[in-house]
Amino acid sequence: MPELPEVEIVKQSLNKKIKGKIIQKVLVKNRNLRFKVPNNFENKIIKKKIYKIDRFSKYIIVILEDNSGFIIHLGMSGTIHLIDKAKKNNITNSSFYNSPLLPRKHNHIEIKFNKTKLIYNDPRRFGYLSIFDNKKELNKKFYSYGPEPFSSLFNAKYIYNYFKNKKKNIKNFLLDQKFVSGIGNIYANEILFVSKIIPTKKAKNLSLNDCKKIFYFSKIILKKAIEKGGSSIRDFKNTTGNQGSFQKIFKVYQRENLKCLKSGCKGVIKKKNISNRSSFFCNICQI
DNA sequence: AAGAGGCCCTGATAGC
DNA sequence: TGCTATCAGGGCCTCT
Repeated sequence: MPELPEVEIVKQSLNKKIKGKIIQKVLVKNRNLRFKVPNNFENKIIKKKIYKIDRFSKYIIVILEDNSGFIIHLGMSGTIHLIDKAKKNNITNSSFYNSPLLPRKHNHIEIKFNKTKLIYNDPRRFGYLSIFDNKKELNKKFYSYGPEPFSSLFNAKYIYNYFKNKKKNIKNFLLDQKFVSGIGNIYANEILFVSKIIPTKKAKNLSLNDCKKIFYFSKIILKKAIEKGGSSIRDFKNTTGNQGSFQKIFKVYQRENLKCLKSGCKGVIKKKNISNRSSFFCNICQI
């Protein structure tokens, strides 16, 4: 599921629901994720109070009151579910991948608060959890990551300079977290469409004006996606609660063979595999 | 050093 | 109904 906008929505929802609460019980049902859940995870966080939930890139950062905490990456299929016991198992959906009905399989972690239970579910186990002891350790974790699109460091000059002599195509760079943090396959496609740049264009061949468009539209697209509550694809007929709606305004993603939505353009959306990821683009107006 | 490709995993869906 | 193949929103690791 999760690119920056979806993770941001989960973060906001967690801040509303569990900020200030004390962790009463921790149950790890299955430690096997991309990396093993650390053995001391339970002991590290038990009885501590949630100070706040932050986000960097596609990572959820749970900060406890002593500045220790843990990081959750949702991978491709990770979801977080909150159950409010006071409302008799009424489930708040903090996910976009599943229906709000609580999944039975692949519940890896349960964290219990006084009246609320948090469940981390991840069928494909591409997500993971790691712990940190203090701010310094946390910062170290993200040291090698590129700036987020919203950061002032991410500007046309940065992009243009970065791309000098780079032979890789622009699509791969948008997915490269060392270049820019938080963009995934859906939004890379959408950003390139509105920027009118074809995904296969070599980075070094981008003009300064191209770079300005990348800079500008990355912010626009991600901001809009956050406003829409993220994108919910696959199995969203049964969902309620925090359902995203950006998928309703996809211009290219999953629109293979459909008409280009740029007014006046007679193009058709094509699908092409680039580095094992699906790319969607208009065959006429993206050059 | 940069870039290409394999791989980690389960589940949904399409086609036979 | 049941097989097989293909494809998923990510990113780490290895090889050239």
